[in-house]
Amino acid sequence: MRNISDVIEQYLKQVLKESQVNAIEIKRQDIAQRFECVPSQINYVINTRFTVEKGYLVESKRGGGGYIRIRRVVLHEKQDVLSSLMDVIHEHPRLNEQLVENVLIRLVEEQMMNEQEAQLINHLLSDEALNLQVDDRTYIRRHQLLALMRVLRYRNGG
Amino acid sequence: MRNISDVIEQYLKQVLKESQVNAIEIKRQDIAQRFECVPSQINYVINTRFTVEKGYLVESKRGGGGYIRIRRVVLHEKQDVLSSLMDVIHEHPRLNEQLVENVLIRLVEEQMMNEQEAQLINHLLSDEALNLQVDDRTYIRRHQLLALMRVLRYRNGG
DNA sequence: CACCCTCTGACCATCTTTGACTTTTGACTA
DNA sequence: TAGTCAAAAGTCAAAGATGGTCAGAGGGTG
Repeated sequence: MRNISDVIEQYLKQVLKESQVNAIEIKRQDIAQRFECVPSQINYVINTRFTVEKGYLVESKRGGGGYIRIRRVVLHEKQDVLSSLMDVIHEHPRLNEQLVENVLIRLVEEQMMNEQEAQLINHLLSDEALNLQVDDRTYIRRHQLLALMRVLRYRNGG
Repeated sequence: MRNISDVIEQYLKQVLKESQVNAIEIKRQDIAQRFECVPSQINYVINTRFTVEKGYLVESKRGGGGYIRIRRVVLHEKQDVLSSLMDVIHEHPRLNEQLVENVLIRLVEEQMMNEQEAQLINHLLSDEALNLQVDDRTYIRRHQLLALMRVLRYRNGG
């Protein structure tokens, strides 16, 4: 293999495959030492090879006893629905309660979340909860709806 | 286990679980000696792992016959969980990701919501989604967590 | 040659561990 | 009773241990 990133990628995927719980926990420094590279190389490998779109979730903790955990997840099959909704969210200059509700209803119709979850989020994004200026509400709603889309990418089967 | 704080945390939780009265009384120096650490390490563990929002109450006494008592809060009425968490949310001047997570985990433990719902909300309230100044994040988190409590109260027949 | 990956290292953020110093409490003593 | 002292526990900031970020250098390929 020509570059160290590919080697590290293969190694991590091999360990992951053998793990049986679809998750591994590594110490960045250990891996860096094993492959004789700088620690930040591990971040590069993770950022380029173990992304959500490729079906991986990565969590980490710093400080004493720190770690990096990589999990294999199954992507939701309706990625197209999510991207079209993301387009909608991006294109609307104002995001009011009605638009939020429409998006949530659509997600429920597509069975990407259930009604209870939709209702919960609808409350959190209501005018009442977001006691703010209109512009700020739009800002928050946009970011939170996009965050929602990102989670839904891999839910159900992750 | 990776670090001594986690080990001590697990030990204390184990003893607590076996206690049957949901309370234990320890001598700081004894625990420190058992795990070969400085006494103030015990304070660190308690301050980071046995917090109010996680459902623990800690009392202590200094001087001769001193002790540290840790109690697991037992709430029979669902309403109490919400009220106590609302207090926590009101009293914290800063609401960071860690606190939000602790609150959500607690809600799941107390069966006020399920893990998927907690996961969704956790993402909506993450630093990433709330790409704002610290004070603004706190503001949003406070209002949305309180909105969540209101929904849960209603949902659980309060 | 241009462009896109890769690689590197300086600097940053976060969590844990440690120890010096402080406060509180109860027993003993004058 | 008041004062003193030793035995706890508490506080806090510095040091230590990890992982994260980012910009620039390096290198391969069309």
